[in-house]
Parts: sequence; structure tokens; C-alpha cells
Amino acid sequence: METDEFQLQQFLPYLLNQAAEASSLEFQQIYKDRYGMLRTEWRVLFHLGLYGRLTASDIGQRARMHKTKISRAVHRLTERRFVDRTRNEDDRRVEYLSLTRQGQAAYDDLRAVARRYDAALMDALDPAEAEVLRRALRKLSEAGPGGFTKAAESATDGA
Amino acid sequence: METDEFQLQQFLPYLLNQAAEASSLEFQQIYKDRYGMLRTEWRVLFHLGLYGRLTASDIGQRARMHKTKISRAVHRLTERRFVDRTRNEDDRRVEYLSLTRQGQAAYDDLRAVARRYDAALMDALDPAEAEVLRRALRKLSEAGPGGFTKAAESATDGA
DNA sequence: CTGTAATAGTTGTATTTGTAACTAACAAGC
DNA sequence: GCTTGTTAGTTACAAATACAACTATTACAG
Repeated sequence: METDEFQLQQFLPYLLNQAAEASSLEFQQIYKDRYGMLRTEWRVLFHLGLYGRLTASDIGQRARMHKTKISRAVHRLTERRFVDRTRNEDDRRVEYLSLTRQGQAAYDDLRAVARRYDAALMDALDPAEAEVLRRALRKLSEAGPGGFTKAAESATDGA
Repeated sequence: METDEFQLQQFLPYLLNQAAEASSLEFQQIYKDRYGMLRTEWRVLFHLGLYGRLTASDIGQRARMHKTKISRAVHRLTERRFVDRTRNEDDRRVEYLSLTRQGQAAYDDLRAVARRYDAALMDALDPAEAEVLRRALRKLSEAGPGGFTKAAESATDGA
């Protein structure tokens, strides 16, 4: 047990969290300073900017955000006139969300910032590395360790 | 501006956050269920397990955690008898932190879980990919985009 | 129809986090 | 030795988040 030392700097969830935090920091500051947005609001804004009209549930699925987060983000974005809500009269439970002119302008601005920001991050990596990184991250986002919990339980039983 | 479409799935901070969240989820559940720990507490526990006796500031530097987070994590870990504090009598501002027997046991257990968990995550990737991923993540953690904010301001001025 | 379940979204409350202000102990200049 | 500044760590309060319970609307079984 002492031969194979555990290294925190090798542990993927830890590394991912560190990198995510570091890489979000300055960008976060920008949308906060310019538009008073939170991360949840930024995400909603970008989803609407990218995909056009969506319902709250659509965003939830795509962004993997809990519905309460979305509800509150949409509420604030509506208050600030970045987002418009229109009820679907065929099914009055659902509401369509879309960007106002002002929301679109904010999105355009922040999208441009994001592009430059991404480019700046990429400069720390060489191109091949960057490509592998993106592919790996996408795999991990989709997969997770997949039913690890049960496997761990049985492994513990056996140990 | 419309030719080069922005892709959220390509935006590194977003990808990193998604992957970090997905990859932490089940592991988080384990230390929460077994020991009632939060993420901050888990981190402190692991730092003490790995490096032995440390001060709160040491942990802050290594883990890049704010001192208030550490203060609170240590407080809770002390309550639950996972951590011992001893004041340095040469400089009575500093306190040395170390694991109790019980803390050590929890660390040993969770370290083993972490190893298996990491292995399970790695299974989603091929070995070369995994190696590149770790290197890239370490680079990004250290670097960030580095003084991007100012560059962005001037770029905006120019646009 | 009517009762039961499902879905979309919201709200209430307890936790957790971030930020700033704070106390305590040391250090340095004079 | 006394001001002024620094460092270690804590605490108070505001903001954000998670989780559960809630309303409103639709679906579906009988």
C-alpha cells in the first residue's frame, strides 16, 4: 500500500477542478463586471444565443443544469431585459425563452471575448495537445466513471 | 463574424467545468456519505494525508484555497476528530495541523477509493490520451490565460 | 367526466461560499 | 518601548446553491 504512492496532482477530478477554476477566473470577472451576470446566467445567455428559442427544460438538458438554477437565472435575465419569455398556448406549462435585442448584444460581445479568451488559453498548449485535450474532456463529460459507486462497494466488501 | 461560429462545446472553460463536474460527482458522494465531508474538507484531509503536518497557510498555497475555506474545513474536521491542531510556541500565530488516527483511517480509505475511481475514469481514455490530458491540465492550472483582462480591454478599445 | 400520475417551472429553507472586516501575534523603525 | 506594518487565522454578513416541497397544467386510465 505504501509502494504505489497516491499523487493528488495525478488524480483526475482534482486536476480537472483546478484547471476549471483557474481557466474560468478571468472570464468570469468579465461578464460579472460588464453585465452583472453569474455563471448560471452566462450559460443560459450562451445557450439562447447559440440555439435560439429554447424552453427552460431544453437548456437544462443541454447544459446539464438543474431546473431551479435555470429558473432563477432566467428570472434575473428577464428582469434585466436580456431575455423574453413567451408562453406556449398549446401547452401552457411551457415557456419559450429568447434573447432580446439587448441580450443579443451582450451575447455578441461576450462571444467575442470568449473567442479571444479561448485563444489565449490555447496558447499555453501546443495544437496537438489542445486537440487531444478537447476530445478527452468531451469523453469525460459524457461518461463520468459510470456506475462506479456500486463497483466500489463490492471492491470494498472484497478487501 | 458569422462565418466562424462559436461553439460552446469547444470553449475550454466550459468544457473543463463540465468535465470537472461530471468526474467529481460520484466520488463526492462517497466521501459525503461515508464521512459527511464537504469538498473543502476532503481536500484538507488529503493534503494532510499526503504531506503530513502542515499549517493552514501551507494548505492554502498548495491547494489554492482561500484561507476562510480552510479555516472552516479545519474547524469541522477538528470537531469530528479527524484533525489535531497544535500551536507553534515559537510563533503563536501559527498552528500545525495533522491527522488523528481516525483521520488517517479515513484518508487511507478514501485514498484507496480515489485510486480505483481514477482508474475507472482512465478507462474511458486511451493511455496516450490520458497522459496528454494530465499534462495539459497541469499547464492550465498553473497558467490561466495570464493577464488576459487587460489585453481584452485594449482589444475592445480597438474594435 | 373524475381521480391519479406526470411534466414544466417556481418558491422556501437550509447549507455553502465569497468578501470584507476583524483579532492576535510578531517585526521593524525610530 | 511605542507606533506602524505584516502575517496567521477567525468571524460576520451578504450572496449563491442544493434540495425538497410546491403550483399549474396536461395526460391517461377507468
